[in-house]
Amino acid sequence: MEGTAISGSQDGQIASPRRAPSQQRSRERVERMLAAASALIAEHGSDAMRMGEVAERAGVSIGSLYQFFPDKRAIIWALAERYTAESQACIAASLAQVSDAEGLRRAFSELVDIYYGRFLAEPVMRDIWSGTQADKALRELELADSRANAEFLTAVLKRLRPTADPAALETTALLVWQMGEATMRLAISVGRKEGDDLVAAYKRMALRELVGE
Amino acid sequence: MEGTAISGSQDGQIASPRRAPSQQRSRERVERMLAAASALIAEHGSDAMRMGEVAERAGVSIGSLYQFFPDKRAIIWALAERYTAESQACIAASLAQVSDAEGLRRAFSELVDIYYGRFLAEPVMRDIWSGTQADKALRELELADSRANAEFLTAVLKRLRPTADPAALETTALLVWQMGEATMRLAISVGRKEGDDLVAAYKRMALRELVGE
DNA sequence: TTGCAAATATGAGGATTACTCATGTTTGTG
DNA sequence: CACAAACATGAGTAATCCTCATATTTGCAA
Repeated sequence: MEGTAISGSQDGQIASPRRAPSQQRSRERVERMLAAASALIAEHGSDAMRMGEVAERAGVSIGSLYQFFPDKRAIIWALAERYTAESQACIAASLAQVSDAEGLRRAFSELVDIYYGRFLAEPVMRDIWSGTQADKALRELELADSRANAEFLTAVLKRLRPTADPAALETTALLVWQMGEATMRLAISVGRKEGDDLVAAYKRMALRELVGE
Repeated sequence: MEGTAISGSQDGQIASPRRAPSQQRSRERVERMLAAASALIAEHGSDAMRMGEVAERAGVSIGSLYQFFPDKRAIIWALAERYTAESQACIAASLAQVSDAEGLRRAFSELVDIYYGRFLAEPVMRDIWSGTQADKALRELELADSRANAEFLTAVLKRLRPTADPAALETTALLVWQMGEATMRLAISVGRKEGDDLVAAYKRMALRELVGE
């Protein structure tokens, strides 16, 4: 991933390709750009984020910004990509060691709590995943992320229920995962108490599906 | 609703208010504007819809367009509002007569099929609800719609399970509904076959939650 | 019928903002 | 040290949402 040009354009149309930073100096500048974007999104949302502001806050010119990111979406995409990579590592680690139903129960419950906590605490993640659906590249990233996470879950299910139809397990895992994300989005857009109730209800439903009664 | 000025702005900031069409002539023109917008969204998506094109295709000036819609979002919002009103009427009618578990099973299953069919067949609805999350007014409309639909479901559940905790039933209904929409969105963004499988799996899960084993 | 206020219609132009590109500077390397 | 490739710059371009001053039409009271 390091050294790869930043893409993330939509419509299948590849935006004019951009250089990947190869020197120490430019790598640091790219970091500053991402940090600036992140801060601005946290303050006013990605929609209100202005490219000029990102450049200014990062202490670079607007031209430098576009040297490494083909367009505005690509910056947001790059931030999203980091979040998913982080999450996936955490999820994989958490599910890898599960070997029985009770273990899955505990690991899953904990994962949901962590995810919910991040959604509540991280305004940038929240903003990006909220706007996800409007952007094709982000939608694809999210789908890929869901599939990857569901894959971890599928692996566990196959271990626990070796006789079940593998395709059905995959469908279940993907669905459970996607529903989790939908629940989170709903939960953070209603009051805190109702949100907590919804997440708790989701946990019950999902676990019933994953480990049975 | 008729005679109400078209709003639908976001950020809590009310965009400059617009006149509601009061004469026959202008009501027809507003219809043409909405039809034009709908056609353009069907062709290239709401993001690519240009206000100038809407006006041109409706055979009105750009100024007339803005006479009745405070901004671009308001047009999309107005279309979305029509869809939700239609759907709600259909859903309410379908669930109103349910009186036993088997009836719920049949009605719910049919509703899911209808919804899924509409998602697959209506590009405008699909586009608008895809982009929903990016726009606060639309997000609120969708939440209100979900709540209204969940309310119909809650009413049924209360009838079927009079001893259960009403608050829990409400949470369940809202969650089931929201998960349905999430499933639809996922289903239409993957291949047709996988989409069908996901919807079928959702139906099973939801019914298990709604009417038990 | 006529006079008039309110409603409706118009489109050139203001304002914003994502993005380009010609030009200049820095860095690593033979 | 020369030189190519990487990097940096910001004034300017293009696209598009939306405004507003002005003109026309409609409904209605006198």
